[in-house]
Amino acid sequence: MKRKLTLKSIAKELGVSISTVSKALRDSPEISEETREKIKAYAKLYNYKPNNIALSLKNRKTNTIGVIIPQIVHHFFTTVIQGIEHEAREKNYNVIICLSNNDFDKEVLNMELLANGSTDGFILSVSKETMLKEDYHHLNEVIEQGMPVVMFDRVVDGIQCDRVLIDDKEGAKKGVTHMIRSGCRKIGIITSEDYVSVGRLRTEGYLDALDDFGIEPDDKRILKLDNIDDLNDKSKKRIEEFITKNDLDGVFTVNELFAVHASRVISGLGKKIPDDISLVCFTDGQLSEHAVPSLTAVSQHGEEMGRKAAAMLIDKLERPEDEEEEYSTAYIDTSLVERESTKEVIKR
Amino acid sequence: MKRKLTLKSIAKELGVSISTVSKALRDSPEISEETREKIKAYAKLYNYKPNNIALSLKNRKTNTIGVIIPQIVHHFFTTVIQGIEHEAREKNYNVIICLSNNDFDKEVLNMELLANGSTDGFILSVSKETMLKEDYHHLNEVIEQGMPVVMFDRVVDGIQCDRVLIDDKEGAKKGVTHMIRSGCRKIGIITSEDYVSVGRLRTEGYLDALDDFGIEPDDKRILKLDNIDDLNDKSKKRIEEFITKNDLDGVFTVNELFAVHASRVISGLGKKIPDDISLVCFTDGQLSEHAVPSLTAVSQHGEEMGRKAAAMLIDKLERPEDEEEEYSTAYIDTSLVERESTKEVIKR
DNA sequence: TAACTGAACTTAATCGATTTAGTCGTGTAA
DNA sequence: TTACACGACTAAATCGATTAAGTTCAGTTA
Repeated sequence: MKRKLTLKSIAKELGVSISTVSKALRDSPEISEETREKIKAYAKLYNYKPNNIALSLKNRKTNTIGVIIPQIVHHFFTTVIQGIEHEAREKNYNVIICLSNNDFDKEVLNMELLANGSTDGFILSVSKETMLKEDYHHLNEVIEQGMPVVMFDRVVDGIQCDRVLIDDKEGAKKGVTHMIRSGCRKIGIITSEDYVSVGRLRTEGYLDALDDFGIEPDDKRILKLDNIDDLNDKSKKRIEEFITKNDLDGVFTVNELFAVHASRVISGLGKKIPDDISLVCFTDGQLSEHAVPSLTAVSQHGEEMGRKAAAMLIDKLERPEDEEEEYSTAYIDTSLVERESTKEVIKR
Repeated sequence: MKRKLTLKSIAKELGVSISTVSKALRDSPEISEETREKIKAYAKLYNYKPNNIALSLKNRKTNTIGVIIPQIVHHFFTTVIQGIEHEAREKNYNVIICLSNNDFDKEVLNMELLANGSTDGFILSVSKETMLKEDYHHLNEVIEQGMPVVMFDRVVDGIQCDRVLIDDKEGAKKGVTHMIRSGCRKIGIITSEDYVSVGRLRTEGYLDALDDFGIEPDDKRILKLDNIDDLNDKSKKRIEEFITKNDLDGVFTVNELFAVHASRVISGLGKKIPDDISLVCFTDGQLSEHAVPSLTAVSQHGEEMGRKAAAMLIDKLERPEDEEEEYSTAYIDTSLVERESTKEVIKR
């Protein structure tokens, strides 16, 4: 087993002091040309790389971003991470990803862990449990210690940090408006309970779209499920009931899973998509693209969101200390990806 | 901004030496009961947490596992990560995830980066480019430095490390055998070129199953695409051609995407799944579960794979230095998840 | 020739923790 | 009274790097 080179071992080998080696490698003019060349040649030959841990300790800077997300088995988060990765890599930062599994305690634990020297700042999407508990002491703590935080997607108010949000309301409005323009009038929505911010906002967008066209909203056409992240049996049942008992010509859902199940139920009733019922969902992922029929979807541009979040964090990290703190919220635009589950817009 | 507590600041505040504080917090009998209590109370009150970076430097141990994967936007890798995370968390290790994006240079860069003190060992699935290049110097280098490596899923030979593999051959055989038992005789396979090990092995399993039942293999019924990770237009075309021009009563694919597209093509030809053509794919993910018809799939148990990989790595990390090095390969069993795309097995 | 300059190094402090090797005063035994 | 043991600490080395503050010696200048 070959032991890693250190400044010390190089110094010993070449008969100079540690600081001479350090300075030579950093091209200090204090060191003579001759010595510098000799040391650099040796370092190169044996592939010397400084120890990151020692550098972090010395510089009190890790050049690492901590990302905390509720779950990774979720296409949207995955694309966000990809965006964070790309931006970070370009700006010479590393990324550490931790999963909270939608568990409050784990979120706190992960943050504490990473906050003890492992990262310079955080990008996070709070877990469902945290939103329910409304306990944000862990966020406030790291912020007080001077670590900047950027929240994305699932954000909460009253925290001193930057935010990156999907324009959920506008996105939902786009999707529903498209259905209305293509002739739908009796549109239902499958959404989540209001405490999940994205669910609430998308519901608002839905209502906005109806309002724009003078369509009266109807509570019976709004289904609020309590789990937005997966599709359990209870949710399946409620979707079946919702679609079977309502007289609808369009359904908007806040995620792909709800849409895929709705699609199945609709087909099972012998109805045609989009001729009898149109279907639009939020989140453009694998399922929307490959389902049969493929689903018209509101694309969230997760990658862009990740890039933006990382850019905002790095910006804060590299801002001179004396500069005034200012927090902003960035919105990432959505776009509608038209596929087989909706009809053409009626032109006048 | 509240500055983080350090041993030094506590020592100063309480008028004792740094080492007294350290010892008191670690319950050393060298320190009097009285002093110990006082220090611990203070530390607790102000929520002292030791700095991980300093600990890592001192202990030459980071308690962190580096995970390098080709891409994260892939359900299988995602489940593996989840498994790694769970196992690591239980054994008090952290996980750093880096993406290689199937790019050789990035894989090398990431490894070098993490190897410089950030992690104690690696879990990785090599990128496609690395397999093509057959250049494994970066792996050998970290191994020589004494960092254990565990490879999973996409492994290469001739490296001193543990491996965790899906039993790809057996899995494919299971899937194809199921089709044969349900009455199929003219079974095609959509797979990858042989340099991707998983593609090659799954093709072997397919051939094995045919052989078991005395069915003559036919090269025309084997389609080898060059990209196994996504479904591009060229692949789509070739799948369409393959299914249209062949007379098949069953199709086995090495991933979900190929299957979903095959399903679409089959339906487009007016044929019924599974009555006219059965469909089975490798990898049990979101698409198999939610497609219409839902797909019978060979489940890879990614989470279990991740757990096993992490367990093997941690085992190596915690093994006493003098113990002899031994490398082993673990196989994770697959299981067949029967859904709507296959017929019942014919009982005799 | 004494004082000064500057090139080329080395020493030592520092980051935050752990740990081995002292130190110091008190109490006990010879 | 002296030596020794022991309890309760402190000092200092260490991990691997950086860097401000010396040091050393040859060469220049008044």
